[in-house]
Formats: sequence, structure tokens, C-alpha cells
Amino acid sequence: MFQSRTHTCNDLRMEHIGEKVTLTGWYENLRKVSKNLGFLILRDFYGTTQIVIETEEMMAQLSGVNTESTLSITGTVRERSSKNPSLPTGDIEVVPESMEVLGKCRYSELPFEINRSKEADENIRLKYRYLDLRNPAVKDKIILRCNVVAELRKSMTEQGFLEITTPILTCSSPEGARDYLVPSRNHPGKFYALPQAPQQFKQLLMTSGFDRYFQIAPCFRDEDARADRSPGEFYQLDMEMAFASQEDVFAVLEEVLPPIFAKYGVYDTASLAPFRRISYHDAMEKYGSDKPDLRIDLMVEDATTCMADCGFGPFEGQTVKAIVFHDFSATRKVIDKICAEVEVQSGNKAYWFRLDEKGELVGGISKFLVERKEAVIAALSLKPGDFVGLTAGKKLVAQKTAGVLRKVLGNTVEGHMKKECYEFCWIVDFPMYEIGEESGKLEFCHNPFSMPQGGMKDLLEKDPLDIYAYQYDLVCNGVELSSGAVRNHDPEIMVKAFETVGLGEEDVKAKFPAMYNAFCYGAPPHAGIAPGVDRMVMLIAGEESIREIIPFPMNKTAQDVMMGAPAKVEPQQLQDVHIQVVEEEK
RNA sequence: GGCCCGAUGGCUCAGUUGGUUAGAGCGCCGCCCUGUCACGGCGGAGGUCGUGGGUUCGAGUCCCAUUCGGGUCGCCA
Repeated sequence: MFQSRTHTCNDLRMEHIGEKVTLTGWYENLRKVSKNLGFLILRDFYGTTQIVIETEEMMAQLSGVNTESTLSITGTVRERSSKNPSLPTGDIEVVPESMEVLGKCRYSELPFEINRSKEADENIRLKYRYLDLRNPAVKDKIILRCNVVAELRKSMTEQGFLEITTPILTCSSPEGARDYLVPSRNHPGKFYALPQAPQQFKQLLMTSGFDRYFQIAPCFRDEDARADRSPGEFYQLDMEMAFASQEDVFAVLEEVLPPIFAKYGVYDTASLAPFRRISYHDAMEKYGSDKPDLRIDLMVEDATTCMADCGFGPFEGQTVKAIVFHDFSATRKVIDKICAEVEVQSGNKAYWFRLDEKGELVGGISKFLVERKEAVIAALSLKPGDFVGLTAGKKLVAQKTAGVLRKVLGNTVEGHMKKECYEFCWIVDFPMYEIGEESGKLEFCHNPFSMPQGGMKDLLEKDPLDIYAYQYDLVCNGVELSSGAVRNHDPEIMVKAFETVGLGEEDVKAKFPAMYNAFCYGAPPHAGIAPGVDRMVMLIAGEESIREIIPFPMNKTAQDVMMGAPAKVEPQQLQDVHIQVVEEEK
């Protein structure tokens, strides 16, 4: 058995001087000053401690030991003759009497330098994630995640919520993302699916009589990754409340989230509850997005009328949206960069012109506007020095592109973004139905579980496109943190809602048999929401990539390069589950 | 599946209009250094420039294809 430690590498202070101690940890570095003087840095989970090497014998023991090996060092604590105030243990050092190598690092050269791993190529970091995580800057994000999750549990429990686990092996859900399928050994040809969310189970819990449910729930979706979307799996703070309204759900999250952002967030000024509420319609009109970044104070305006028939081809017969940027100082080069970025991010072009200091329309598409100069200035309330960014297309395209332009402008050009804060808002009043872009037919806008505002009455009387749902999103700094809704707990309204899109009772029964049956036995009105834990931690940590706050993330193409997943399996395993693999032709 | 960007020693990057022996910092190895703390000084090893083809007297650089990575659109009830 190895000599076990008496202290961690972050324990020793002036009061320990003279004590005999044993430390264990990783051999981080040796600053060798001479044949018989050197400073070894020992690192463990808690911190680092300096070990002073003063004899040639001790120096000789170290030769041949590679850094990143684990060591046990026994010695005496001594006050440093030159202290380092920037380190917690900077007042002391340990004079070793004996040293034991516990775990040899066989390589003198590592794939990357531990303390600079964040600069290394991401695939190499992921392949050697156990080395990457030794970097305190990387490890700290995981600790942060643990703290946030613990705090969420504590807070939800204090609010009277029970954490209830729901099945991981369940059945494929008929709508939404692609499922991860699990073949069944006992039932040839049949499959389990990993849950995309515990949606139906939590609604069944409400119907079972549980009043307040939550779960830090793993969710599995086989969809492509993004910077803020890890492929494969992610976690939600899934919650549901019985006999509850939209207001009740808002009140819970406004109680739970702000203290956690205030306590752990990298930004000081967490915006206070109650959060601003913006209707979906207004969000699209004013911010060009249903997840607006309110740290940016630029607004989208309609310019369809003042640009009509100006002779600029791309505006012909289209909706035109404008963003006016006061006191614009960036160069032409920056403007081009912004327009290019908008095109990459949105797939649509952005246009521009400026009103220069002399009050002349210049640059971009200004020549098309010369004849209507005064009208344009009046319509957009322009002042000399203003920059006007423009987008065009069908209404939704013009809006969305303007939304991207707004984001890029705010992020690129100084003056209209207050970066160091958290700006929350609720997006409310989502439409219940929309005309599908591909199908051209009426479809559910979000999901079929939401209660239409106005219930059965609206379903019977209103144009479906004018019906709103009790459907809401929580947005923070332009990131969609969560989606939730007041659920439709009434089988009759559910059937009617399905009939509106050309489906019927049989479809409801076929798609959600358990829920439909359960609701026929007396269901409570209920509402819930499911904030994404990973995205929340990402915001709190101030990280741009979601992979930084996941202990063992997959890469963009949903591969675990460290474990080698996904992988082929033994033929016997396939036989057991009645699967035959068809090789795809190249 | 579409689009954009990238790939040069172990890591991060530079490399001019296509021109002689492909450079730097960090890391690694060796020597020196008695208080370092991103220690310092001197020296050294380490590169078929992602892969395959093409243009050319000559390609890290230009063209085509391809692989891999990142971002993004589609997708994400």
C-alpha cells in the first residue's frame, strides 16, 4: 500500500510549518535551478504545492520520472524564503524526505500541454479527455456543472418538487426528432427507443396524482450538432405541475434560476425576475427571432413601404426589413464582413446604405434611393452618421435574416451591446398552427400537447392560424433555454386539435395511446417546462461551445473518439437481437 | 444532404507574385545556473506541408478530386 496523504495540495498554510506531511498528486513541473536546487510542482484536484528539491540524491530520484506521473511525497512544511502571493499555498513549501512514484507516465511528450489544453485541436482534446480534464481551467467547468445541478435539485426540492426517474428504455415517439433505437432480444423485430424527453411520462405522472415532478433528465435525439447543441444526448431540468397555469410555471423558474445565475455566473448583473414577456409575434417583428438577444439594443423595423418600387431587384415585391445603427463608425471592410457572415448564418443576403455626416445617402444600395431620399429618412427617422442594414424576402425570411443581421451587427460593431450580463425573457403566445413550408398544409406549430388558448371555443370558431397556444420559451442572451406549455389534458379538445390538421381520434389513440387513455380517467390541468441543463451551464460558465461543460462530449459527428463509439459489434451480439447489417454500397 | 472556413514538427501558428536549405514560440532531449514560480542561458533532435491527381523548368503556395475537422442551413414534437 502506498503512503496515503495527510493533506491535499491546497491545504498547507503558514500554520502547518514544521509539520511532517504526505502529499499525493501529479508531477506537474520541475523548475530546475541547479544540480541540487529545484522546485517541483505537485498538483491534485484541489490545487498545487511546491516541493523544494535541495539534494542531489532527491534530484537523482526524479531523473527518469516523467511529468504527469503520480507521486507520493513525504516531508516537512517550511516557510518559503520568497513567497508567491498569487498562490493559495504560496507561503509554504515542502522539504521532501522520501518520494514514491505511484503511477508512471510513460511518455515524456504529451499530446498537448496540460495547462494549455484549451488551445489544442478539439479532436485531440476529446481523444485524450482524461488529460484535458487535468487542466484546472477545463476541470473547473465540470465542477461548475456539478454545483449548478446540485443547486437546481436543492431549489426544486425546496419548492416541493419530487425527483422521479422515468424509463430510459421506452418506445419510439411518433413525432419530433429521430430516435435512437435499441433492438429487443426477446421480441424479434421490435425495438425500444431512448426517450427524446420524458414528456409523456411526466404527463402520466400528473394524471397519476403526483403534484410537482422534476428530473435532471437525460434526453436522446439523433440529430446533427451545433455549437450550442451536443449531438446524441443532453440533460434537461424537466418539470411538470398539476392544477397549474402558465403563471405558476413562470413563478417557479423565476424563483429557481436567478439566484443560481447570480451565484455562479461569470457576469454580475443577472436580470431580475419577473422576466420580460414578449409575444412570438412581437419577437419576430422587433428582433427577427423567437430567441432574441436582449443585450443588443438594435431593433428591426419594417421598410417594405418606403423601399417599394425603388428599382432594386431583390426588393421587388418582397417584404423589406431594416435595422438602423446610430453613430456607425465601422469601415467598409467590416460592413462586407458583416454581410458575408449574415449570408453564411442565414443563407440570405443583407444589404446596406449609410447617411453620411453631410446628410447624403452613400454606399451599398444608396443609388436606388436617391430620388426618395427624404421619404426614406423620414420613414426610418435617420440622422447623419446612421447605418441602415436591410433584408428582403417573404415576410418570415426577411424577419429571420434581419434577426441574424441584428445579432451580427451587435456582436461585431461596438456600441449597441452590453455583453457582460444575463438578459432573460419569456416568449409567449406562440401560434398553435402554421402552414408547413414544405407541405403547404396546416400543421402544429410547436407540439400537439399544448392547450390552445380559448380551448374548444377557439378551435370551433377561429381561423386556425389565429389560434394561440399556451406555449412558451425561456430565452437568455439569444439562447433558447427551454420550451414549455400548458398541456392539453382534455381528450375532446385533443381530438379536435388533431382534427384541425386533418387527423382524428384514431390518430391520437395510435400516437399517444397511454396518454389518451389516461386522460379519459380524469386528468388534472397541468403545465410544465424543461430548461436545458447544458445550455444553462454554458451560459453561466460564459462558454461558447457546449462541449466545454460536458465531461465526456461527443464530437460534431456524434462519435466518441476516446471510447471509439459507435463501434461494430460481434456477430453473435447481432444474432441475439435479430439484426442483420446491410453494408452500404460506396 | 447543401453552403462557408480550415488542415504546415508533439502543441499553437507564420510562410510574400509559384523560386534556392520550410521558419518562430511552447513542449521534448543534453549541458550550465543556489530561491524559482509562464524561471533563465547555451546547444540539439524532430516536418514525405491531410491524401491522390494535374498545371509548371520549378508547387506548402495555383487547379481538380477526396478525407478529416469546425461553423452554418436543413433537422432539432
